Amino acid sequence: MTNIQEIARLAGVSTTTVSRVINQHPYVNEAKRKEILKIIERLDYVPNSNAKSLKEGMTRIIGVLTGTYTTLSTSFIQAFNTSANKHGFNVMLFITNGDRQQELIALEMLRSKQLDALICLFRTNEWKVIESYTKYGPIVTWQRLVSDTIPSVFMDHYKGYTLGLEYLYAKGYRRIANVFSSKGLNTPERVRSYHDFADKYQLKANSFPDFHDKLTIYDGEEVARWWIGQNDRPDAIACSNDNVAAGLLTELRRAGFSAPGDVGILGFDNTELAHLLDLTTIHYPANKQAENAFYIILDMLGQPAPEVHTLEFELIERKST
Amino acid sequence: MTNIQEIARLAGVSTTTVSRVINQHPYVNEAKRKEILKIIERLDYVPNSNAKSLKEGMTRIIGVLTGTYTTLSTSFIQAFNTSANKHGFNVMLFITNGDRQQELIALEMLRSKQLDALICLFRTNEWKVIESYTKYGPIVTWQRLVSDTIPSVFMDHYKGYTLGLEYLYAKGYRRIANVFSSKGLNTPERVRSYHDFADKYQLKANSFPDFHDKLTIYDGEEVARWWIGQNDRPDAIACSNDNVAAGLLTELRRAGFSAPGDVGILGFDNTELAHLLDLTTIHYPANKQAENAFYIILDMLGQPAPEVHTLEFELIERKST
DNA sequence: TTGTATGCGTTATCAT
DNA sequence: ATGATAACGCATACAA
Repeated sequence: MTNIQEIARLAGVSTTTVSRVINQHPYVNEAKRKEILKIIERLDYVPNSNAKSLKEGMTRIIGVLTGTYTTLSTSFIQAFNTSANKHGFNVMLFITNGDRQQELIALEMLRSKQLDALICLFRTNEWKVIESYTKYGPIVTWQRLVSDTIPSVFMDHYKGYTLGLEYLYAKGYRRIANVFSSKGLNTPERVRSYHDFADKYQLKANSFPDFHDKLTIYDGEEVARWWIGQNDRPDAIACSNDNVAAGLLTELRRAGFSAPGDVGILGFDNTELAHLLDLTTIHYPANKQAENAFYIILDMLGQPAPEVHTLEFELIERKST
Repeated sequence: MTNIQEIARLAGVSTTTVSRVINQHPYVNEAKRKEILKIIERLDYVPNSNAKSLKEGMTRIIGVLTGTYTTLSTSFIQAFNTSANKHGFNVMLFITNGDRQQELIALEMLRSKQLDALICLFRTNEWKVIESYTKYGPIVTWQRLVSDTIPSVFMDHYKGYTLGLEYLYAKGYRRIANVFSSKGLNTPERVRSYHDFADKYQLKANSFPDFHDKLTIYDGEEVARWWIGQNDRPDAIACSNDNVAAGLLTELRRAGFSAPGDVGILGFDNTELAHLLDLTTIHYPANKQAENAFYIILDMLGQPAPEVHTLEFELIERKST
């Protein structure tokens, strides 16, 4: 095992000097620095991370807790990862698949100092349980949560959904059907958004049944078949996400219909799929949220952190409306 | 920061005794043990992993390197994770999305002792690069690779595919079309398998074009539309995986056809989807391979390891043939 | 059955 | 500009 002492011995200097070279401290003789670097190179020496972690009191590893690896979480995770790397942190991914035990493993790693912080995209254990771990290190979430100890980079979907509905209204759509996603934290906000919207414009509410728990491409196809089967069809469909909108659009096309010719389709999230299929959608800045999450963690770790971004939903007009 | 010394001080014993209690060593007075445990509980003490890692020379973390998170890799990773946990190891997941740099991060963590070993489901850098890291710790792969330094838990797809073809033949199918997956390492073996099979039974080769790069449900649907459009249809289709078979089956059904009534469909992998849709398929024991991968690593780490499983493809007959 | 002393590999303080 | 030395928190060889 080649360690810093061996390098020091070979270079005829003290470990301090070697450490200085490694960590780019000033005040080290240029000739010695060159020599030391050469020996490091020759022996293929790398500082032992564990020793460093022990000494520094941190591992520079941040855990990311998620349930599944979906399109949206992917872009969040990637952006988070990029930010973290830029600041010398690495990311440890935990895909729990809803397993409480798996989630606890990550939490325990925070407790035992193997992780400096945790970002929670999804949780299985009660918030109370997760909150009880905040004393061991920063925990930040992407979910809707108001907590003193767990900051959230959540965005209010009421605003985002309203943005979409107002756009549809402006385009002349009046008979709008809603496809909602799972009974999570955002759906109630979207439901409320639609109700307020319908009130505001005196639209006949409940002319169509609300869809719920629709989130996959297949769900979108199902909605398409429903639409086809109606006598009195909606003139626009606001979808829970781009997947649903994509399934809806392609299934309608298979049946010989078109959008926006026969019906307007609005996606949500602005994923690659929306781009691919030219779906009008609401841009949900997951990557910026991820950066914010990292900045918040950085700040909580007492490190200098950039200012967080202000986040805005944005309507991306394409060709499905 | 509550450490082992504080516990020792409070209990009026030495750190050695506390350490013994924590690590369940014998020879410690029962009364003291109880008392120490009580104090540990009260102070909410956890041993610092970094100190332990430094002392023991290992972190008990194994990295899993993958490109994307797909159905098949999921079952591998989960099985690997379970095995690892059972032996006191944790798993750090790296989803590279084909980014060389991301892969190097994992490799470097092995070098700097943050990882005890690496399991490589997918690689982006050249094997030569990856091989150069084997001197820092065990690296095991799931891909086809013959190497002195990187053991593989790969299974020969020639055998698996032949198993399926022979089964189709026995069931009376003579006009078999092949749907292959990406130009990876297994496809050539499958192609070879079909050629040998066709030779053996004097089947007219190339009566149908081989499909390539088909691996999603959508690809399967595309194959269905092709099949429907043919005058002279194959009587069976051997699919690259269960996804394709599923897309094929459901799209045929939408068009009013059935399997095995109109055509036999054979999947591959035996995933949940095959179960769900009653697809005849080839069981590919990814979970056993994962356990083997872990056992090999355990052995390479000089720890006592169970015997590896012998792996066999298995034909799962359901209702699509 | 228990304690003392040492080392794992670093970084940082304080002299020089 | 450089080096001795003391931590960081733990496990263990050895002594008692």
